[in-house]
Amino acid sequence: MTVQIEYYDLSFQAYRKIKSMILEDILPPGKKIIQEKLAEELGISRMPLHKAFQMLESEFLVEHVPRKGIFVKEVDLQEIADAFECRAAIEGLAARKAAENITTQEIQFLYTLFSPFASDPGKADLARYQEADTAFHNSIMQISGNIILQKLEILKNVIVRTYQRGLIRGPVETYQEHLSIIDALSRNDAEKSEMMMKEHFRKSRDRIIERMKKK
Amino acid sequence: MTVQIEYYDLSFQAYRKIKSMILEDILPPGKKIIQEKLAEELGISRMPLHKAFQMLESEFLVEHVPRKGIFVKEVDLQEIADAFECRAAIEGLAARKAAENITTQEIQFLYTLFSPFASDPGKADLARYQEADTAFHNSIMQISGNIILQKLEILKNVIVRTYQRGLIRGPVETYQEHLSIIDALSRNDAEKSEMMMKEHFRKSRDRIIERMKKK
DNA sequence: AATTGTATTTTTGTATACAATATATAAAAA
DNA sequence: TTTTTATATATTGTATACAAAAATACAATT
Repeated sequence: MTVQIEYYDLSFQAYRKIKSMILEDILPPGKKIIQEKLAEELGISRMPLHKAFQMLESEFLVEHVPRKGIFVKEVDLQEIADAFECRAAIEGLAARKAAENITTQEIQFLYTLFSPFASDPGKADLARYQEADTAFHNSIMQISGNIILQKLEILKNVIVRTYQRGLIRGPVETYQEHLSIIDALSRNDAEKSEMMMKEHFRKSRDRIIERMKKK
Repeated sequence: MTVQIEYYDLSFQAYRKIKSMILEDILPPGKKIIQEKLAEELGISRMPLHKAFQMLESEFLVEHVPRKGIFVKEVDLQEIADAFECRAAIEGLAARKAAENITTQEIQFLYTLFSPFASDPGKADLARYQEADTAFHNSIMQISGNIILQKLEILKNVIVRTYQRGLIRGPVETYQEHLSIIDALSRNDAEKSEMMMKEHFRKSRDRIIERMKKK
């Protein structure tokens, strides 16, 4: 067995750093990113940044306007609603495939993710719950066994951004849904797993749509 | 009304050029791309290439191995099968949404795409048929109205690559399927549109799986 | 003949440099 | 004052330059 030494170039390191800066709102939506300044802050030159920004653009986190600059993407409710619709389709598929392959260890792991919130979902630390949520969905993508699903990074960020803005349903509503999905997975019920996962996203999407109508 | 002058930086132009070179097999799978050489061929420096390669990587067309180089992605049948599975989900959604929004002009346009092949699909020019196929699927993504679907570039290339390698079902089989989907769309039958689109991809996927078993 | 070690050449990854364009500021005209 | 024009400054996009790593060629050793 060989131990793989992972090497990351500066572009990739910059990508991860900037991504977290965006998701933590250190770089707020709409803000123009001045490359020179950011490069200096990160202690690198502007060259590796170019590639990093391209990665972020393909994940819809920044927007490149030629000759104007790079801007942190605004949170557009319509776009988020559409992203949820896509995720419903994609993760519905993931859940279906996962139901066919899942092992007892994996089921156990999924339960573990949410066990800290079992006693009183209403009192859950939102940041931790969001982490669990992200891990839950990523895991199901992994378990699905579909290579492409595992690599589809694009849509994930949207969720995180909605979370931060309190745009979305909290633990009180979703805790039980998560458990029900795990339950369906553990019974290898592909149909039901898919259906529940889709419903899970559909509900969140409806919530966004409501918000849009109010304003 | 202002006329928008579109500006494309060299990265983007290089991206398009290299993409077509890969899809036309001028850069064959597995080949290492020597940046210096390619830059010279394109008459630009290596800098804009970096960003271009990043775009191509996020579309699964090239692979970047740190400190080794950029390689044209090998055609991996499992990956292609998985991509088809994803497309079934995504375009199924697109078809459903499209069925709700489609206009008579759009329906007309879709029919026009395939009319050149009506008399005898068996005699169709494969390259032209593939173009029509691509346009068909892209159009449905557009018509769906979902912003994210419209921008999801990632999975499309996989199809083109399978076409070239004769990996996939030809006009004789698919011509009628396309017409049936348009028919369902024109009747605004969302359920049926989705179902038929999914079936369309499922059949192609099954064909790939068969190939895999043979070898 | 196969393997190891070393020198040479390529090639990559990043920094710096420079030209083109956009933005901001100040001066002139309405 | 407001608007327009001219000038200065800042920022982007690309080319060139250079250092570090990898590939290659080839000699020395087993």
